[in-house]
Amino acid sequence: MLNRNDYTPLYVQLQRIIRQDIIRGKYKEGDMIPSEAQMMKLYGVTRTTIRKAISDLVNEGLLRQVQGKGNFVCLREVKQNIWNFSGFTDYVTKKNETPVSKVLEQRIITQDGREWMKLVRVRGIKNKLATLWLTIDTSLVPLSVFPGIDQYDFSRQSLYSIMKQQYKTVPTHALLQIEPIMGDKNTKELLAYEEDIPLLQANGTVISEDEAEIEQVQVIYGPHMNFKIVTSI
Amino acid sequence: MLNRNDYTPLYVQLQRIIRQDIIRGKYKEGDMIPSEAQMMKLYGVTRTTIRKAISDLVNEGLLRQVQGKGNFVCLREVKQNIWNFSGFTDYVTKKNETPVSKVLEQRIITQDGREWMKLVRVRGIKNKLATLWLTIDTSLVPLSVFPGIDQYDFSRQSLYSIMKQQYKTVPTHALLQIEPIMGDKNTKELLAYEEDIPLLQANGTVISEDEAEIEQVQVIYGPHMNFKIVTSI
DNA sequence: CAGTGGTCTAGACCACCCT
DNA sequence: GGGTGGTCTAGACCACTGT
Repeated sequence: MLNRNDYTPLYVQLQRIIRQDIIRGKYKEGDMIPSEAQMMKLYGVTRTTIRKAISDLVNEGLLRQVQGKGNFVCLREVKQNIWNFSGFTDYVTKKNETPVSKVLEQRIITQDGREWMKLVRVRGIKNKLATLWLTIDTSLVPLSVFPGIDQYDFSRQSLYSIMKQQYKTVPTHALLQIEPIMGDKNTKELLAYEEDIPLLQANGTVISEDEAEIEQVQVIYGPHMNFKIVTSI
Repeated sequence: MLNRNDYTPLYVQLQRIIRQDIIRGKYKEGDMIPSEAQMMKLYGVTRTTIRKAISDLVNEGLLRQVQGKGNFVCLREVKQNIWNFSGFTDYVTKKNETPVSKVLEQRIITQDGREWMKLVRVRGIKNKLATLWLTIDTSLVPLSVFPGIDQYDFSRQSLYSIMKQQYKTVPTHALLQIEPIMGDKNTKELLAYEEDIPLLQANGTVISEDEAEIEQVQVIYGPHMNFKIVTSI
């Protein structure tokens, strides 16, 4: 129970209770914890206080909130923010190679009540003798922001160059999440490798100067990619 | 200004305004942004809404809150969070957790004709009931730059705090390479997981202000780590 | 002292999910 | 429809910081 004479803020006391219940196994991975309304009655505090406690636990990665359903235990994810990340963009140009793209899929889909162009490409570099496929790139581009963008041929022109030239929109930020994955059979064929080795995958959102979401992107980096990061602390 | 007819939540609109002001340089590193009371008048919303907007920006690492003084732009703090360099210890402490380190190996080796302290640690966070192991860190520290550093007990003090306090040397840059790996049996035991899932590994060099190489490091990130990246293109 | 952020109350209406 | 979280209002009192 909460102690109102304690100097410790109520929401901190509440956090400790919830955290301990999770660690002790009262609520297990994927379980729903009591609803905010229930906790209001149970602990005799307002919803604001409950939500402050929960909000911090979400940031810790211990809980996940789902609208209309509830708050759930989520025993993974410790988050880190990273700046100054330079990835594939510079990679090819720095190597003085010719970038190539093969379009695997390009069509309009509806998702979350919005229309998007879905674009799946294999991207790589080419020299006289061979083509080295490096990444599989899946993009969702909102048609509301880029009407008619599905008419372009993205095996010949890059997505960002079209956005810049035809729509005067420039990507300025990206929110990405990196995780290691095992490629499936299809991935192995596209990126031309055989071994059972793990790959890197980045998922995220690309944002323009005026904070519009201009692309949802998933990139699978093949075994020939090196991820170099230069960073200032 | 805020648009009350927009379906976008007011606090999100507010975040965008503040973020843009920071990015565009209206508020610079270390500046105080307008006080919450001022913003209430300025935007005609309650303090709760203001604080929700600010709270998220704090979690993004863009602002820092100081009681009794104000809310300040904080681009430096974000950069400190890069891949644990500059400190796992700082990072974890900020999250109100207790960092723990277990030293697996600490000895002097000779490599490339130089003497190094080799330090292998498992690192994690601890609360009363459980310890969550997050990373396996292997560091090579040149004895020529840090003579006698092998005498310290790194299960009790962090490597960077010793470098800072005893040797007046601060890490400022890192050159890193990220790759996915499969953990071996030993890795699974140390990071306490069972499944055959791929992990992330970072290899690199940490460099001080005067461009001296102060550490060669390899970090294996366990399945509980989740990487979020915020980047400017 | 006045100004700042930190905590908390007691409501309200909405969007979403499931049945 | 009834339950859930998401957003927002209009206050209150406190702790901390400076002058």
